[in-house]
Amino acid sequence: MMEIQAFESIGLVKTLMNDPIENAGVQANPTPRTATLRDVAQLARVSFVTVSRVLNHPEKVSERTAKRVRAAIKKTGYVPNLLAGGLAMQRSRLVIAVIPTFAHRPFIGTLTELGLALEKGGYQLLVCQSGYSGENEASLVESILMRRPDAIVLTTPLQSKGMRTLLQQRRIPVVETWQLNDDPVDSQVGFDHVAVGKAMGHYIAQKGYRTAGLIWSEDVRAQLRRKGCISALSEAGVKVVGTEIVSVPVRTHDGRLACARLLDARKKPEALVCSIDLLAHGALIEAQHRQIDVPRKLGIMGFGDLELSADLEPPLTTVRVDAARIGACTAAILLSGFNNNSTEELAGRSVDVGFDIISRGTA
Amino acid sequence: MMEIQAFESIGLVKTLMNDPIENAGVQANPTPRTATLRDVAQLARVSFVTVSRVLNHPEKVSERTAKRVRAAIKKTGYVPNLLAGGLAMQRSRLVIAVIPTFAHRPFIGTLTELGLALEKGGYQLLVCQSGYSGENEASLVESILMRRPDAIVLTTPLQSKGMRTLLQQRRIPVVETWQLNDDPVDSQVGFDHVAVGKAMGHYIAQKGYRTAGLIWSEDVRAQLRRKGCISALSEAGVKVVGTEIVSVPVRTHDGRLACARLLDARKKPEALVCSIDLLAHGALIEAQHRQIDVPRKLGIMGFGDLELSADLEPPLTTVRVDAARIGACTAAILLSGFNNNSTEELAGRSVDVGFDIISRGTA
DNA sequence: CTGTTAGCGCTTTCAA
DNA sequence: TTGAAAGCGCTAACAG
Repeated sequence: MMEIQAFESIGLVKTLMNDPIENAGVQANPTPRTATLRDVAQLARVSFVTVSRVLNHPEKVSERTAKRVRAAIKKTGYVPNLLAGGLAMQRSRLVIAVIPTFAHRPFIGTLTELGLALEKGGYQLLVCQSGYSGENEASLVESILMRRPDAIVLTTPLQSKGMRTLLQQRRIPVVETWQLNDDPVDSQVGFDHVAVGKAMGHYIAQKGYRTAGLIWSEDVRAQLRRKGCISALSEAGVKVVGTEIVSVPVRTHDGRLACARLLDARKKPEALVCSIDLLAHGALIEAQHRQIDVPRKLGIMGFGDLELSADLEPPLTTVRVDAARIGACTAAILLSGFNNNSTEELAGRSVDVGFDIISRGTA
Repeated sequence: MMEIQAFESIGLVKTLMNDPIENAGVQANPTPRTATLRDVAQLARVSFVTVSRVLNHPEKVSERTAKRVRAAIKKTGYVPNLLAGGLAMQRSRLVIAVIPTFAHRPFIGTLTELGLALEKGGYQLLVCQSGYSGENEASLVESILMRRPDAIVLTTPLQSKGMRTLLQQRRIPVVETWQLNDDPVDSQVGFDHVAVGKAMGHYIAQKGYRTAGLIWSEDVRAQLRRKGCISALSEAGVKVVGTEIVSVPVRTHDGRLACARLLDARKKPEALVCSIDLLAHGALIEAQHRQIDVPRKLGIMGFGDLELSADLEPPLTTVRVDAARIGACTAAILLSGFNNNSTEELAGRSVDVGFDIISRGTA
């Protein structure tokens, strides 16, 4: 008696717990466990390899059986298990991208396009946030590697040399984006930040401004642009009368404050060159608040061409980088590498997407 | 001679190709294949299960062996394979979130926080872009299910009833965010859009504006807010003199154009109520361009409280929704569900994060 | 405390 | 054209 009760209750629990054992015997009420290849096979009265073939090599299966199998797939609601498939194939169909945070706007366009293009190619994009500090890079890399991604996309360079060589040893395709480096891990898609800075300095000088103030974010790449900017400015005889450095992540508000400080200094700049549109927008707000005539009395220039920038009044003069194209190129490199499955050395391609000065109303 | 050459070249190719076979024999030059549990075990002179235990149940291993194993792990650079582990454990440690696109700003804060919190709990976030159309939802869901995520987070409701029940059958934890629904798939974290709309209408009326123009995006949730807004407005005797509907994805520019049309109409509104800050910002730009005194001659109100909104001049009156908190709550629900591994029915919790009217300079 | 055994669900040889 | 067998790398019982 006791025993029977015990059995019954175990049976009940088993059903609720969705125990696979339940399916071992022939049951009237099939346990709603997620279907596997074997479930489909049983229904279609073929071996489970055949089902696998229908999915992966349909040409190797007779149309008659294939039809039966497809019907069974539909009926069972079978969805392949990529964990199992990936383990067997040593291929996860997963690309992992690393960004500082989702809130960092410039990379969004790249992610959007990258995700879309990869999806089209049968791959999925997993995005990791690294934060700005880059401190425990080792554990970040480990958590990435655990998933055995088929490729890794970096939007910000890895700080540690050790991690870089680790990735190279593992022979994982890596694309570093948003910059062009002398010593890339593997491939890279980006542009020359120093050249951008030079072009900005040039533009300001050519517009006739004789002094400039710099509102700049402190990250490494921005410093590259600043270097270029300063060199072009001094070359053209434009004097840098003040520089405000803003720590990342920068906000519009920082630009406004920096602008105020620069305008309140003894030597007022005729133009404000900003490391990024967000800051330029803040500067514009402050200038307008002070009723300063932009661009006549004060020129303002940014970088990045936010969607917003063209809609400001006056519209912001800036530098455009095709973020979406960076994503598209990255996807193209990756996908071509995946298909051409020669296990040769990695491609190691380098693509310069360039940039454009967008001359608008503020400078 | 020929033969030897051939052998050498094959050997070289093999090394380059990283052929697993190479490791079968005892080789002086270990092929740099990514290390497995077995490689570590061999080096530490224990069985591979012991290595697994050191990683997952360190308390079940003597400190002496554990030390040896950890040294071997370091030496081999072993990184666990989650595809294999996940397959064995039936648990991927993966949460998949669906968003329309990365470019959709409001959700960014949610993703950021969700990603961070999940990471802390040992899970990773994979983000899928669904687009706005929601057409081939079935294939989207299938590609999600293939990865066997431990949970799914939706930022936009699934259109198809079939997909909703499919998820329920699979017993996958699902959290729908950014709204509160009568018939949720499982859990939900959001707020009441109609209530938001009512609060907006109320605010405008209470500020003394007697007529209003609406600039509104056409998506479903925005329509809920509009409904609430209109009802509150009419209840308070404020007349809606014009409505501009903008299709998603909306841009600042759309707000500007809509504002212009409303201001050029015969019956000019005293206040502009916008479905979202982006549009309100556009409206503000147009108003300022026309030298209209905001908020005296024209009130402007938005929704969403973009980071930018507080920095505008005058700062934008809007409604704040704590996007980060939505992410945090979602993570909390998920993680608690993962830990409490009773295979009971799903939690099905509902969290209202509320909202706040942020009264600033534009209305 | 440690090793042995049996899968997780799938793909790829190799035979029939 | 189809099936049987082996194994991808790992974890969870179960023995010793």
